[in-house]
Order: sequence, then C-alpha cells, then structure tokens
Amino acid sequence: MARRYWLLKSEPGAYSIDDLAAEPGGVGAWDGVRNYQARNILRDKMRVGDLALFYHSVTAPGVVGVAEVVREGYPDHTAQDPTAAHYDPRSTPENPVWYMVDVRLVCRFSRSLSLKFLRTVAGLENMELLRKGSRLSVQPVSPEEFSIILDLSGENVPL
DNA sequence: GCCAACGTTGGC
DNA sequence: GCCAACGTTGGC
Repeated sequence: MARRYWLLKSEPGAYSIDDLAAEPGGVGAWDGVRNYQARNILRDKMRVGDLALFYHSVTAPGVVGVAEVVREGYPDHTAQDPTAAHYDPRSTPENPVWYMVDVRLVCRFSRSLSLKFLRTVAGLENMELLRKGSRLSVQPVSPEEFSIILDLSGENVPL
C-alpha cells in the first residue's frame, strides 16, 4: 500500500511543532482528538510511514512542518483521566472510544506557509483545509497537494 | 428520525 | 470579540 498523506491541526497554544520537537526523539502522541470523523482516520486509516503536514490554527494559521506516523492508532488513555483536559467519562478500558497515533517530527519549515498564501497557490483549489468551514483536525491530503506544499517549503523530504 | 438549542472551532 | 459553519444533545 502506498504511503498516504494527512494534515494534523493544532492550536500552538495547546501543542505546537516546537512542543513536538522538544519530545524525546521528536516523537509525540497525537492525543486529545474528540471528533468521530478525525478519530476514524486516526484509528483506521493512518499507517506507519505516512506523512502529515503539521498545521498551526488560530494564531498565524499555516503549515509549519512535516511529521511521520511511527505508531498506528491505539486507545487515547487521556480520555480516561479525570484530570486531563479532554476527559470523557464514556471512554473505558473495555470501550476506549477515542484513539491516537504517535508521530515523529521530520522537519520544521524555515517559515510558515500561511493559510492566506496557500489560498493563492495553483493546484490546491480543492484542498480540504481551504474549504470554507473546514474544521476537521485530522484531514486527508492528496499526494499532489502534499508535493506542492513540500516544494514551496524548500524542504527535501522523500515522498 | 426530526430538529431546535447549544457548544465548539477557527478565521478574521 | 464577532460570527459562520459544523457537531452534538436531547425532547418529542
């Protein structure tokens, strides 16, 4: 199966690409997702070796780097922690409800590719991120879209 | 199953 | 802070 491409959205105030870079080995758990559509992607679709654009939302929205999936979907135990920010009492060890993956930082872009700029780029017209009202925090990205954005970043990452 | 009320996301 | 666009909840 060919490698697939994704976009992972995070508010940098909650978890930024610098936070991922600060993790041991640049590997962090993508936890806290509490949306069923996004959960289904984390649990069922993402495979080790898939690449994801790291997107900062809300403050200076833009794509800031690339991460690689290093562990496939497994139960998000933070949902079962009453002290955690995204605690969900419906989640139990028998029925975890929510899932996460582990990702490793591949590169940080020298500068952010802003949402405003991406809206002007030919070939990204149908990108999910650019759709009005797009809120999904885990999104599929086509190989073509991923390649265009990587070219614009100037980074050399094997696709 | 319908749908109004409500909560959240996220750009601006 | 505003508000559009969604997602979720819960009464019926």
